[in-house]
Amino acid sequence: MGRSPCCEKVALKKGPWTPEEDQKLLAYIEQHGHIGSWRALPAKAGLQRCGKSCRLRWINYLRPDIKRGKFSLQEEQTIIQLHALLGNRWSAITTHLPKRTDNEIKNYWNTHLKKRLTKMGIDPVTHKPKTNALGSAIGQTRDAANLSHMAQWESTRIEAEARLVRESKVLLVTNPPSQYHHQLSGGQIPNKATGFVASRPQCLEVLKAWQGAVSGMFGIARDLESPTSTLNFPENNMLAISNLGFNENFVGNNSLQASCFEKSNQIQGLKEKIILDDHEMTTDQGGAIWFQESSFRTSAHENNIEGLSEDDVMLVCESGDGGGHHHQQQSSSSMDGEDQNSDINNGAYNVNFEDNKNYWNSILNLLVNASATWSPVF
DNA sequence: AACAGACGCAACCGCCGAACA
DNA sequence: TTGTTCGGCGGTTGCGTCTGT
Repeated sequence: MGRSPCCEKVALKKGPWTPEEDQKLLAYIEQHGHIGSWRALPAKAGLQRCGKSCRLRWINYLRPDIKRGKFSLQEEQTIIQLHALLGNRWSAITTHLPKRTDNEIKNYWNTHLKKRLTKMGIDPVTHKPKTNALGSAIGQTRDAANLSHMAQWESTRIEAEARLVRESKVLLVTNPPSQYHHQLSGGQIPNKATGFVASRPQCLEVLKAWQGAVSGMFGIARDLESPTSTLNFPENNMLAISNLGFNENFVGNNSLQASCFEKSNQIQGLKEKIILDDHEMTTDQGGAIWFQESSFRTSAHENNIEGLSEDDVMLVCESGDGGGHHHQQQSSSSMDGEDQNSDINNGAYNVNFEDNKNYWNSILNLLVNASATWSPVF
């Protein structure tokens, strides 16, 4: 059974493409497109190449909408920020740099950015400073874990978004824009310039809102961990987000959406309450603001947020210059790491990144800015 | 000028999940 | 349900170019 047998594995050409081959491939795709089967394309186009090779050549080189040449500073920053969030998920990163190919971004990362970060004393894999981590292992572990899960959320969202955009493109092909416009739902954003409609279902908006509110101040619930996650949460005080009834399946269910927004707003309010609660906050010599875990526990209790018991709460990184808030990071004027030990004993988690605050803020701001652009909540 | 090593990038390889029969 | 193919992805390689000695 199964599909009909694959290619005859006849002597297919390998190695660099010649201008003639490029011309053949271009001519064929311009005339017929490539949607259908890359597998069958080479024979039809008169090429002695496998379909995979043709696909790569088209995607990485011949596609007309590719921007080539040096990466701008903005592009570099975007790549670094997204890599911190997504890791080596080049295809996901590429969705934010649509005129660049994943191969190009990957190459640029490996040949330029990785080395640059290393020179700056930042581990290009973890995006953490390469200082001794023993002193603040717990705080950093928590922070890394939180960021990792934020990344997983974001990654999932980007993938879903890319998929929906692809689907939208297909719809756009089959439906002229004037007709398609009538199919818009609340989450879809028409592009005036292109007429293209980016699909952004409300479930993603809510997810974004939820994620922004929750991940900014809590750890991500164990329930929401990706099965592929390699990070573990040994603590028992994780916030059980699933208790709040959030479920991706609520698309189209207005009451559930409203409920979710309500919870999101509740948590946002709680966040502000904590940050404004002066007597619970302290500043260190470097000016970084700290607040005590007990403060949040109390506030969560007082605000009676469903599903948030005192024991459910874990404080994690809350960052971003835009909001004028700093989480409980310890400031240090040196990069040697020796003085950056944790201060867990007094109840505050020390995240050992103050010297790279701007770096991390830029990463988190990327998410915040994205939310501001897309979300009705932020 | 010649050489070696570093660098940059196009292309290939191998794996995985989805689609298909 | 199962076996096979295909498309897509990330990792890696190979080779041409650049740079320093």
